[in-house]
Amino acid sequence: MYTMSVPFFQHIKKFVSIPDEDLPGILSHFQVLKVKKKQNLLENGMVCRTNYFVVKGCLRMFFINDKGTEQTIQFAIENWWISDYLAFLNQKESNFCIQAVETSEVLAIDFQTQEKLLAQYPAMEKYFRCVYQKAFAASQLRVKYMYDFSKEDLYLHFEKWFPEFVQRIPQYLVASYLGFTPEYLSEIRKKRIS
Amino acid sequence: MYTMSVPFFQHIKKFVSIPDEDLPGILSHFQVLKVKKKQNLLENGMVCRTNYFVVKGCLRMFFINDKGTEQTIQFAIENWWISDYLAFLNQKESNFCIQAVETSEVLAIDFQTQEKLLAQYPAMEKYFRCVYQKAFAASQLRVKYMYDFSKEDLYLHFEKWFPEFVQRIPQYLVASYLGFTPEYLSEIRKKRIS
DNA sequence: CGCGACGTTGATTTGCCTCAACGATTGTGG
DNA sequence: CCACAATCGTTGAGGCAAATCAACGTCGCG
Repeated sequence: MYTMSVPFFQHIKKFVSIPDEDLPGILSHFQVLKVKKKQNLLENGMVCRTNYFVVKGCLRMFFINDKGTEQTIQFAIENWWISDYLAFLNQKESNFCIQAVETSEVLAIDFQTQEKLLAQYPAMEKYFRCVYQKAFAASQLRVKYMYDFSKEDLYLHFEKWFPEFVQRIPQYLVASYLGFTPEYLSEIRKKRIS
Repeated sequence: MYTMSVPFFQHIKKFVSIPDEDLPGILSHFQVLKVKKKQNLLENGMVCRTNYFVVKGCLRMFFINDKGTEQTIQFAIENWWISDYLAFLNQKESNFCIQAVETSEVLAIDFQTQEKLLAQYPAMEKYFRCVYQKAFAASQLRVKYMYDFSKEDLYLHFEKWFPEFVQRIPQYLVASYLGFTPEYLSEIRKKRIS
């Protein structure tokens, strides 16, 4: 329980300086979870009560479109936060599912507890400000890529920047994240080999 | 100068409670700008030094793709913040331009000044945490729409939720924001009338 | 071993883009 | 206040990127 929270503390310290004696108090606000591959942390239609930090493994957030296919809109690997923030902020039902891509270890904090944590530790307020700022920055860049690149370029770019991730994750999930079909991904990979 | 900052104070008070006597001190960190239609606040290739809050009017952020056409990735109307946050956070060159869609009044704060402001007023740390959290939430939803909807549905949805905005803004900018061509937008509108 | 999940391949279809030309509207200087 | 240009919106023909659908190979796992 304590050793597995080390990556979280390191992540906090990348953004704010915080006395070591505060760390246990901070950690006490979280729940440690082990989730098995394919297990869901958030179900479509349920109130999104929880914000998750991935200590080890990989989660994804997806929804199911009218045609019944899953559309992944976000992955979270080590040191990333994930939640449906619109539903989380308003404590409303979510249209998304959050699912473990691999068996994972996560820290979970529900909305009210997070509010308490932030009120109690101003440094955590700053930490989350930095985390969300970075997340939004990444999101801006992503939207740019979606507009700038063809689907083929999207994949080549993704493969170039996250080669280990492409190994780790089944191809149909990569396709789902980049917004195209597994069949087309197959075609792209065939081209790239020759 | 003072009266035009009222909307900003109101916006702050929607997220945090803050004593009125702090407001002048906070405001002193900002520069008040009037920008004319089509005037640029950030130029492609320049270091992104500034974060902008729109008091009145409308800004947009765009880039120019390989084919030389402008791709709008964000609008900011009254009470929205806008910047290229990746470039802003790292104080690096931006690939974007920020331009006034309408003649506008904005509050501007550069990176170092914002850091000072946040250090001095913990309430502002919370304020920006909320602002970025909301921005990221909106961005998640936007990515969902981009995956979920056809271009036609994107427009109909946009028109339904922001009818006044569609009136206010030239159509080719709406098309550029939604990721398709003015010609295709024309086709969509023709269909909708019949 | 046999089943289900995953990846590949090819034929066909389609949503949307490209390009070019033409109205409509706006704004601006004489 | 008008003339002219520039900007913006529309229309249509043709083309391409990527989806759809169906079938088949392959691998891991119970």
